[in-house]
Amino acid sequence: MPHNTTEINRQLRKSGYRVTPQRQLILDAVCQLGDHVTPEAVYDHVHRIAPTLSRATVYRVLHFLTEQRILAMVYMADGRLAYELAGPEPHHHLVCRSCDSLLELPHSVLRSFRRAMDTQYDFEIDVSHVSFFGHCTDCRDSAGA
Amino acid sequence: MPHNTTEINRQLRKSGYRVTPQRQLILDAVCQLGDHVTPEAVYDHVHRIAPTLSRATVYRVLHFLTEQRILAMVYMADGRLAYELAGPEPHHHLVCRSCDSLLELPHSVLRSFRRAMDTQYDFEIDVSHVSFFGHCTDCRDSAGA
DNA sequence: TGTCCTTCTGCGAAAATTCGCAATAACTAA
DNA sequence: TTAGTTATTGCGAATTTTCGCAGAAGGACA
Repeated sequence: MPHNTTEINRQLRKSGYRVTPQRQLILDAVCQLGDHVTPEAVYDHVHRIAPTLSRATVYRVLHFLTEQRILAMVYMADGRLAYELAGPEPHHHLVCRSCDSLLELPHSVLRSFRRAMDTQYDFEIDVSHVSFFGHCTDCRDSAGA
Repeated sequence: MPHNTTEINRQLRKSGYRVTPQRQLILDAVCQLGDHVTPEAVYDHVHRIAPTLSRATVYRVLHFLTEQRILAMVYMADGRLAYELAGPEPHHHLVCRSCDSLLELPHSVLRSFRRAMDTQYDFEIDVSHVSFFGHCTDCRDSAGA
């Protein structure tokens, strides 16, 4: 999934942040590595290109880009955190605890739920990304209990 | 929130697991410490009573009791993991990213959503506990963006 | 283009979490 | 009650993630 670098850079500068080679490398890495990328995978990838880029920077930049809504956090079945590019339209995941497969959900499935929380609890759900855990078609029968 | 020790112990033994003092101490600690307890808080608590009980055991037992559906994992606003006693009726949380407050949701709010995922995607959502992040009444106005 | 201000990075140490293995101790069955 | 089986613990090391601070460098402005 490609990203509009020029647009993102402009957005960052406008907010008073800086565009650094490290941030660009890390963002590129997440895009190239795919759908649910772990910090360690990002580090391995960028470290080959820029050997002095430190682990701390990887973690900091991933957090930072998430705050800027350029990336989104994804919880994996094992409870660990991964990241992916946050598209213009949010989407969500059904994560199978048995086979670790990811099923993408369109944002629309959460719309009415979100509206309900808004009116009933006056709580505004951040829907940049939500993961639900459970069992997929293939695993739900075999997984007893 | 108290727990029915006898019943839990019987359930564990029936499944071939053992009831150890460590497991009982850690379960007691989660109950006494309240709604969203971090591993570190559990360790501090049990360490006063049983100084040799190790951190590794705390983590392992928390995982174990979660697998047994005796505890439930709770994601905090900062992305860290906490635990709480899993009651007979699941409940869910609205977590405010600004003030870290927790709002409890009855299980019923997810019922129709769950049914929809089941029929539309043949995916069975595990609803022992779900956290939604966003902004509560008090914070949603002050938090710009 | 050069200077200045402040954000970012890199480093090393600290903290949090997981792992492997040998020793301990819970439970089962006699 | 005792002995045997094997799940569980504790320890220390490894791994993952965060922190604090001094130095590097992005970008605004002249």
